[in-house]
Amino acid sequence: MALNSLLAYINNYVSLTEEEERLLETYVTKRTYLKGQYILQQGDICRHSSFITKGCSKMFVVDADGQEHIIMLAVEGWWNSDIASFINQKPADFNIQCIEDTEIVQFHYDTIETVYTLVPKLEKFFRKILERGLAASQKRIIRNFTMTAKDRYLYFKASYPDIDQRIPQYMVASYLGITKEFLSKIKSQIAQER
Amino acid sequence: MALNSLLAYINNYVSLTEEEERLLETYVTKRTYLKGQYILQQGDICRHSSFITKGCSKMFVVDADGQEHIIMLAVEGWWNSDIASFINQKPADFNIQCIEDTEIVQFHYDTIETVYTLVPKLEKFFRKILERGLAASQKRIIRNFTMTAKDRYLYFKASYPDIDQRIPQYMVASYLGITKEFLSKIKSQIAQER
DNA sequence: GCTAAATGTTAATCTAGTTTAATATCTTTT
DNA sequence: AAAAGATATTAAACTAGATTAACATTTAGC
Repeated sequence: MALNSLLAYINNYVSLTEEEERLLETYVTKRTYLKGQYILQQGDICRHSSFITKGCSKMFVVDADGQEHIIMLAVEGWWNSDIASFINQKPADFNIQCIEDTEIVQFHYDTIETVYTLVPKLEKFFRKILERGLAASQKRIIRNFTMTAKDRYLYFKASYPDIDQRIPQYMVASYLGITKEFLSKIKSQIAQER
Repeated sequence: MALNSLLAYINNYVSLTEEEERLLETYVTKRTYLKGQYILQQGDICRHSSFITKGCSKMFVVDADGQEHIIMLAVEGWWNSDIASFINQKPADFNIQCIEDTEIVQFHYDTIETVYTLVPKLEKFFRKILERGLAASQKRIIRNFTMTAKDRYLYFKASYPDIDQRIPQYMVASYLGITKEFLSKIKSQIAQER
């Protein structure tokens, strides 16, 4: 069940007592979305920090030309939120939309500091996953600078084989920062090399 | 003096008591580096999380072709560390080198968890700056996808006018993910537009 | 099972940014 | 103040990836 997978995830980083788990339960809410629904829309204020327990989402911006650019693809065990919007309670730059029917467990902005006070281990937990997130984000910037589109695609496939199967190619292309046509070309190149 | 600027910075995010400040002091060390010296070298394990109190540094990788790619330029009031190396105590992918004579105040990996325990506000502090760091890193990925090199340069100049003045153009180019020749072209284009 | 919509492919043309190489300028050392 | 090293500019040739457009295939709704 949804809450348990969140607890199991948190317990990989810190060890919550039974009591702390009970307390935490009272501060999170479960929500479900259908494929296509938005967890967050550009311009709205991001009120929640959401943990995906089932399904798949994309976080993206729409640029001046109406083109979609995906910064993040998330499946079970990933976090979803426009952090800048969440921490400043300012309108979001990013959209978060479900690619499959999706179930999330969420913390609300208004109570999250209370949760940190009641269960300081959760502040440690978020500190740790933010460290990992920032390290990963920096490495992604470097990959985008140093690797060709083809190598980035191969890296993506190897790193996230599960995500690669579940979402359409044109979203993978957007995540990689290239056009769907060019990804198609890359794929046929790779196929010929065999 | 160095320590005071760190304390002032931390107090922007959390409010330390006199006693907490005293305690913190016993866990940080000051170091100075000359221009050109390395705070961290690729392959070494990152043992410290460093706050710059004076000077300027670059964080970069050297790719297979021997080319340098800068992920981060840091001046007074910025943090420096290869986070992945620091949290996992594994060899660093990144180098951190001083561009000017530089003074830092640093936390050591071996005692930082102790500091968090003694002064939980510091865990909150790091959680907050990591949130900001991750938000900024994600926005940079999007800028790299959506903006032309010229617009990224103008954005950089506007956002970090102080850094722009202090470091050579070829490092700005590397930070922007373009060649120094192309940045030179962009600059002459901009000059002609006036 | 049919139709429409969504997704994917191919190929020609185009362009932002790279590469190479030569020259210029600025900074530091002696 | 000369020489050497570091930094910056310019321009020609080149390439990774974008754009456009036509067509193919797969998926979902009825």
